Amino acid sequence: MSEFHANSSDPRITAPHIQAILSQHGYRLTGPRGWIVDQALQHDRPFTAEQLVAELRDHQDGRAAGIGRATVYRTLEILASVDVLSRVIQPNGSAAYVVEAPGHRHHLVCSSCGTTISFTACPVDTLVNTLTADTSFTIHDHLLEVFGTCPDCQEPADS
Amino acid sequence: MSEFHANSSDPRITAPHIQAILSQHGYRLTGPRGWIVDQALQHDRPFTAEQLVAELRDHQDGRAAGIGRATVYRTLEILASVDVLSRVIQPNGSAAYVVEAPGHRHHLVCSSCGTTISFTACPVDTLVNTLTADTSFTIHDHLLEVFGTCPDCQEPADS
DNA sequence: TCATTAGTTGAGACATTGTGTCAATTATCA
DNA sequence: TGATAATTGACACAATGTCTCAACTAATGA
Repeated sequence: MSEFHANSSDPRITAPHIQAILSQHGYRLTGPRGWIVDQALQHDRPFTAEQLVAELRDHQDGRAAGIGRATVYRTLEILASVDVLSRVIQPNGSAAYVVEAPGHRHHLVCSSCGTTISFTACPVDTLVNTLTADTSFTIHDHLLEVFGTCPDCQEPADS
Repeated sequence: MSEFHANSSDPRITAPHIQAILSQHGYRLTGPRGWIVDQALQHDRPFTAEQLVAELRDHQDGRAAGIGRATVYRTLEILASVDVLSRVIQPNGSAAYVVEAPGHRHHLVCSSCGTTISFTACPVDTLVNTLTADTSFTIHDHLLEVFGTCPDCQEPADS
């Protein structure tokens, strides 16, 4: 399989690109959105909305420091809806976001340090076909996250 | 595949059986736990903790009506830990519980009416092996829920 | 450039879903 | 029956969002 990749090695999407995507979707280009996008791009790993709120509150640019919580939540939701961010369910059940190339992805998340590896292989496709045939459900979506411990967080192999 | 089954057609587990399981695990058999188990058994579909709290508050048995929220949350957690209940993630991300036979299960949930079909087929097993080999993660767990619309909630096929 | 207008924002109240504490209660066991 | 430790209910608190609304502002066309 070649569809594994650590987020940190992604060819990163740029702020102007994201702004263009927002514009294409009919969203206005505002200061707050720009700062939120910039801040989101600083992250290689999943970040939560509250985390971003805190970071922005301490932002060197005083204007960015005044961003409201609701705006951050709303903007992250928009960014996820236009496929710039991807929502990741954390082991504790709460939501986080990661910046990554668009498309259908799932994540392998380290429960210890949060390192995330995304993969496009979706073993659910076959299952969905079977479920559709067997249950007559119309299947819209699915949620798949895999949790584990990354090599760095594992106990040293031996002495 | 023969491991599909609607919860409503399960040979249901009984309250005494559940009490025995709790006892085997070293939990005391108390009034509140009995009422919570009874109320949980009323459900064929996933129910939330708050839903159960509300139902118990309106319980004909005045004593049951006095159960505290925390007790309900705690007891549901215990019941899930001894495999009497299974925790299901809803499309909105919140948790619900279903009564069902123990074992590793996933769920197909109707986003419209909440009907749940559980299945034991787990397409993630193979993926886990691949991920383990490719990433050196130690994989502990995974989350898989499938969402769709059940036949009853779909638009009538034609006129 | 300027006025219009609809999308956006920040503040803060509110909602949901839990968790933590603690004194009072109670099931269990000797 | 007593002793003891688990359990309970009440309530405070926390995390994570959502909603409303007046003020603001980006985008548009004149």
